[in-house]
Amino acid sequence: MSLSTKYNPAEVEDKWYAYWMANGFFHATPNPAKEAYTVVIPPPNVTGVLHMGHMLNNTIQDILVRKARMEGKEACWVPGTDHASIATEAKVVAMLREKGIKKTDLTRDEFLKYAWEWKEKYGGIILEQLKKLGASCDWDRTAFTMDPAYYEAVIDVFIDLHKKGYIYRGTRMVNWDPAGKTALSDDEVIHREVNSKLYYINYKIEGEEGFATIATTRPETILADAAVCINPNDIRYQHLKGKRVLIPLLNKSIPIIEDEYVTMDFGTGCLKVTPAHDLNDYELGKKHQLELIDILNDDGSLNAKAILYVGKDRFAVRKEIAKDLEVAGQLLKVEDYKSNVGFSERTDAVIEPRLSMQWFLKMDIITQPALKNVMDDTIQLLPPKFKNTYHHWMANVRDWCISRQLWWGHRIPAWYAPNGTISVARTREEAFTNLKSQIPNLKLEDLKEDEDVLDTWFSSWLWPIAVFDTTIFKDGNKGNADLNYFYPTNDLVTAPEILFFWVARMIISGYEYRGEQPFKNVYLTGIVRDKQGRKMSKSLGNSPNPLDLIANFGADAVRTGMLFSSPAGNDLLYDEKLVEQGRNFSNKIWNAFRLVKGFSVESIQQPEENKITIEWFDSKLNQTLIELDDHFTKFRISDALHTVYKLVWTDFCAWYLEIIKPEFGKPIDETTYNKTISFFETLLKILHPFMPFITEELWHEFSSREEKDCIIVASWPKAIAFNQSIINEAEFAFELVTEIRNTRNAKGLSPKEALALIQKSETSNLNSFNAVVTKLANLKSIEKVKETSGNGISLLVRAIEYWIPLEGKIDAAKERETLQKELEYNVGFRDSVSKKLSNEKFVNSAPPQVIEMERKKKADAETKIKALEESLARLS
RNA sequence: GGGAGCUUAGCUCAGCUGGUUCAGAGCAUCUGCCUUACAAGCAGAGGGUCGGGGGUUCGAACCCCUCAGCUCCCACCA
Repeated sequence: MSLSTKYNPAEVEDKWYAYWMANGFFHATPNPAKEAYTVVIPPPNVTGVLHMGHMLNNTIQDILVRKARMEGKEACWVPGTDHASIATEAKVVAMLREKGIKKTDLTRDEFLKYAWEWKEKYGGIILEQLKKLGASCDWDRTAFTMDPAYYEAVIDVFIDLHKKGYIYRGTRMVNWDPAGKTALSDDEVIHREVNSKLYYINYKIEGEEGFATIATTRPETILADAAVCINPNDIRYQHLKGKRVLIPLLNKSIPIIEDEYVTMDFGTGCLKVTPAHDLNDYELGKKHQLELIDILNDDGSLNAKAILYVGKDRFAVRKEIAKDLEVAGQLLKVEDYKSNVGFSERTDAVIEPRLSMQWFLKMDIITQPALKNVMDDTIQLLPPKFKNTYHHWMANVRDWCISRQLWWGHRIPAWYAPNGTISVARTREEAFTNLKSQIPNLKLEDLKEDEDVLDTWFSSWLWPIAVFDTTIFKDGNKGNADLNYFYPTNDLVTAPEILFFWVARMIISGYEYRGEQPFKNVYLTGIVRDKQGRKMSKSLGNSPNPLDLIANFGADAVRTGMLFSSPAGNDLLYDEKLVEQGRNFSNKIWNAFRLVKGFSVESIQQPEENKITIEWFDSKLNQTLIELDDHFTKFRISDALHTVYKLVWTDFCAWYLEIIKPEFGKPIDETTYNKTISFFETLLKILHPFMPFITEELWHEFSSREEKDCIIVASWPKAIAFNQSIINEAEFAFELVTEIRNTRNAKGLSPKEALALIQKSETSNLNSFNAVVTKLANLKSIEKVKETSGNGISLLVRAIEYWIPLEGKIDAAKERETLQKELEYNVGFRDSVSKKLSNEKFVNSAPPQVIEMERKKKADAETKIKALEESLARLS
C-alpha cells in the first residue's frame, strides 16, 4: 500500500477549501422551499489578527452552520469586520508616530486618508485566516461597518432616533480618556483596585485660628475646590457652620456648606467638594450652586484655571503638591489606602470624570422589549446564568453616551448655526434648508459640522439587520428579500465580555427596527486561557499562533482540540496536548480508511460474526445519533464531539473493524464490505462539522463522485429505531473478551495461544456473539459444561461464570488469595444489600423497581459467592 | 458594598428532576506488546470519604443550613 501511515492535512486542506468555494457551497440565497439557518459572525476588529478566542468562537459557529447545511437548511453565515473606532484610530496614530507624524499636525481628511490606507493594507487579514480554519462563511456577503451603504444606515438610524426624541445632546459628567482624548461609555471603563494614598490636608479657617481637615486621594484637585462640606448633624463641626476656609497654597476662600450626603464616620467627616472633577461633587455642586472650576486640559495636564502647576500632568502634580503642602505645614498625614480607579478599556489611561457636551441615547423606553424577551426566553442565553447579569444591566442601564472625540468612525450628522442652533441632517444642504427659515441671514458656509464620531457599538448594534439590508432604516421600507428570509437569525456565538456592549444592544435595535428578535439563541463561549489559567496575552507570550498550529497539526486537529475541553460558558484551559489529541484522532480515522481501502473484496460466504456485528453496529450507530442530536439541541458541542469520538474510535475502530477484519491476506465478503463502507460514510458525515477537511478528502477517496457530490452538502443521517437488546448483548460479549484478555495479561499467556472457554451457566444471552468472542479472544472452543475439574481460572461476568482450564499453568496459592479477596468483598456486599432489604422503611417507601434492583443485586451476589466457593474448593 | 457561579481521580471536566447511566469520560500514570490499518498505535491495570461540618430522607455528589477556598459580573463614599 502506498498510502502514508500518517495523515497529512497540509496536502488536502487548501485543495478542498478552494473546491468548496469554486462550487459555491458557502453561498446562500433566499429559497422558500428550504428553512433558513442564519448566523452572523461577531465582526472582529478590521485590523485584528486571529487569536485563540476567535478560533474557538468560529469553530463553534462553523460546526453549527455545517450541520444545518447538511440538514438541508439554507445555511448562511455572514462574515465581516468592525471598524473598531478607538482601537483602530489608536493603531493608526501609533503607526504615524513611528513615521514621525503627529495626529495633531494632520487635518481630519489627511488623517482619514492614512486610516483608509491602513485599513486596505491590514484590514481583513483576519478573514483570510478564518479560511484556514475551514470557516464556511458566505464570503459574497462580507460586510464592513464603514462600507458606504452601512455608513449611511448608521446615519439614518441616528437621524431616526433623534426624530423620535431618543437622542439628545447634553452636558454631563462623562468618562474622559486623557490618552485617547475622547469620552467613553460606562462600559468601556474598567475598575481596578489600586494601592493609593489618602492625604489628610488642613484647610485654615478664615479669620480665626484652627483648621478643617479633609481627606482626599487626589490632592491635586484641591485647586478646583469650590467648598468644604460637612454633615449638619456632626457635633464635631458645629463650630464650622457658616464659616469659610482657605484652600492651602492658593489661599483662596471657599465656603463651608452642609449636606447629609457626607458620611460622618468616613475620613475626617469633612469633604472637599470639587464639582468639575467628581461625579458626586458635581451633583452636590449643582444642589448648592457652587462654582465649576475645571482645572484640567483634555490630555490630563493642568490648565490656567489651576493657577499653580499649570501645564504639568495630573500625576506629577499629585506628587509635587503633596511635597509643597508638607513644606507649608498643611499636610497632616498620609495613609495607605486601597481605592477603585477607572481605566480606559482601550488605552489603559486613568479615567478622568469630566464635564463635557456629548450626545446621548435615552435608554429607558427603547430597552423595554429587549428586557422582556430575554426574561421570557424568547431569546435564550446559554448558559442561562447570564440571564441574571443581563437583567441587572438592562434594568439599571443609564443613557448611552454615543459621541466620541475621534475621527475614524461615523461622523455625527449634526450642523451648528453661528447662534448655536442645531440641525440633525444628512447633508449640509439639508441642514441649511432646515435652519434658514429660523435664521434669516444664514449662509450655507456658516454651518459648522459636528466634529465627533459615533461609538463603534452604535454601528455594530445594527449588524444582524444591516448585513442583509442597509436601507431598512429609512422610513417606509419593508425590507428586502434577503432580510425577510434570513432575519431573525438563529444562533449567535460570542464572548460574554461583549454581552452588554454588543449583544444587548443588538437586541434593542432588533426590536426597534424589525419589531423582532435578532436571534433565537446566544451561545456565550468561555475565555481561552493557558493551562495555568492565565488569560492569553501578547505581553505574557502565552498565546500560540493559530496559523502555526494549523500548519503543524491541521485545521481539523485544532478544531477538535479546542472543543475537547470547552463546555459552554466555562473558560477553556488551552494545552497543546489537546491539539495533539485532535491530530491523533485525524490519524486514527485516516488509518481506519487505509485498512478498509486495502480490503480485497470477493463474493464469499459472510462469516457469522460479521453478520451479528453489523446488526450491532447499526443499532449502536442509531443510538448514538439520537444522543448526538440531543447534545446539539442543547448546544453541548463539546459533548457532541466526545460522543462522535467514542463512536469512531472505540466502537468502530476498536470493536467493529477488529471483528470484521479478515485474516491477513484473506479477502473480505462483499456484503460486509459494502456495509462497512456505508457505515464509514455515515461516520464521516457526523464527523464533518467538526473535521471538515479530512472527511471531505475521505468522502472522495471511497468512490469517484460527481463534481457536486461533496460531504459538505451530504445529508445529515437521521436516526432510526435501534435494537437495545443487541447492544446489551454486545456489551456483555465485550466485557467477557476484556476479562479473557485480562486473564491472559495477568497470567502471561501469549495472545497467539488459543484458549478453551467453558460456560458454566445455562442461562446466557451471549450465544449469538459466540463467534465474535471466539475471534477477539482467540478461543479454540466455547462449551457449556456444568461441572469442571482440574486447575483453571474462573471468570465472572455479571454473575455468569466462565472457566478457562489451565492445567499446570497457574500458581494455586496466589490464585486462592485472589479468590478469597473477591469472596470477602462479595459477602460484604451481599450482607449490606440484605440489611437494606430487611429494613421495613426501605421496603415500604422505595419504588418497586428499586427494590427489584436490590433483590437482583442480592441474587447476583449469591451466585458469585457460590461460584467463588466452588473455585476455591477446586483449587485445594 | 451588591449579585452570580464554582469546589467530583494527578489534570480538564460530565454527572440533565434524590434510587442501574452512580461514582463516570478524556488526558496523564503504570504493566505488557515494533501483533501486516494506525507506536500519533494495540491490549490491560491502578487511582476519588464527590471542599469541611451539620441536617432532611428508607436512601444524598445531587435538597436545606453552616464554614472555608476560588472565579466572574455589577457598583465612581472622599
